[in-house]
Amino acid sequence: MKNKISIFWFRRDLRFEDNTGLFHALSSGYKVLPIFIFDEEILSQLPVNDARVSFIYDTLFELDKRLKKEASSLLIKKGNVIDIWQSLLQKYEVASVYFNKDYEPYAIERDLQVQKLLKTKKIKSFSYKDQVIYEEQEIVKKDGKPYTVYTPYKNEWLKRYHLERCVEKDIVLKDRVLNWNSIFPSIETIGFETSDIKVKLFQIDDLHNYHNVRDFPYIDKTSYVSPYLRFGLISIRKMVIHALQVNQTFLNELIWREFFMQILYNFPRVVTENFKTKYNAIVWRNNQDEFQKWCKGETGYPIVDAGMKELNNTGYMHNRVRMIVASFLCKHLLIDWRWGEAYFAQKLLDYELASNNGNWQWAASTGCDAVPYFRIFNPTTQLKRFDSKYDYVKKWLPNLNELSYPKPIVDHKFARIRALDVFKKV
DNA sequence: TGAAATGTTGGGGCG
DNA sequence: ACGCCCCAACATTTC
Repeated sequence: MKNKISIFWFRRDLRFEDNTGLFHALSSGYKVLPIFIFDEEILSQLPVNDARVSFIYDTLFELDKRLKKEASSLLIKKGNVIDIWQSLLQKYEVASVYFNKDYEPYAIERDLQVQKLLKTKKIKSFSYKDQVIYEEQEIVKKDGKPYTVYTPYKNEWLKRYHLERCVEKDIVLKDRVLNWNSIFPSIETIGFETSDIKVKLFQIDDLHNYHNVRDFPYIDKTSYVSPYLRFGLISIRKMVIHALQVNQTFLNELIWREFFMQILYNFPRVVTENFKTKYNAIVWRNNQDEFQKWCKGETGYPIVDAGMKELNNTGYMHNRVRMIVASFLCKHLLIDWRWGEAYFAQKLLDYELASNNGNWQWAASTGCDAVPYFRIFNPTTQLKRFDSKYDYVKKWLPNLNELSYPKPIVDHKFARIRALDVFKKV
């Protein structure tokens, strides 16, 4: 007779501290088997040296190390998620399954399939809100519909938060994880190799001046917290408590994250479509050659080129520069925001569907609460204003001082008028 | 979480 | 002293 266990399924919540689903699993009364599944569907779309897979791998290794102190370990699988669950249920006598919710359309569908399978085997499954403070339709307008404008959403979010306060949950592993041992797989067995591009350590102890420094890419005061939030190494509840104490502007950025998550949840069509359907009529130029130049950072506009070089070399790009390169692609080159979104999705260490999509549609003026179409960034003015001493651009463009720096691939004044024309027409 | 075009004002040079 | 022009600085409107 096998002993009954509970399973906790780690996904994008790679931590022991303040983890809602894990907390409940450990309170289930059964020993808990912690698992992680490398989803073949997702992995198959990534290059073998993907930096995020490396980051996840390293993080799992650390989690496993911690579990080994409790005479336990992390079960790691790779393959089709449903197949893996089927084999798990054959091997173990499972009482209940716990995991934290994911709001992306693909994940919602995948999790539904898993829950269906568990139900046919009469196994209870429990899913929890963990990656946001307010999920799905917790924050809606008086008429019950989701907010599509940021500021009123933020006001309601803050009102709710101050009323409710979100508590953290203390995790106790001892004697509650399954007593077993496994060998941690090498990254090669997962089909990957270690990436040269690394996630930087986050810096959140010095954010009191965030609102004054955040717009200047040469000032290295970025929190670098986004990849940690993306994969759940840090709990959002902890981050919000910290932000409340330290800096309102930083908190606003965390609320933007939740704003776009609820937009994605309530309007999943934004994944492939303009939020504002009237812009479906836009005829993007979609010039392949110009797109390649943008990707490589060869547009002839230093601030655009430096941003793309930073992205290509490090997997990061400063937020101010993200807005500039996005505006340039959509407005100056008139290339479909989906092309830019897909490129960022490949390269960004903090890539997250909801935020990436929301911010690209913002820049392209096709999104909810987007920048008005006639607000077109001037890459020269932006450089003067936010990197007047050329510290940032010089870091990424060593040839900048030479007279041979390439000429802009498109004249600003010309491109601006062309974009206004195209957008005005629809 | 713009930028350019257009309008207004006021000081200084100068006949 | 006065009107006129120029233009910078600022404000408003427009895209």
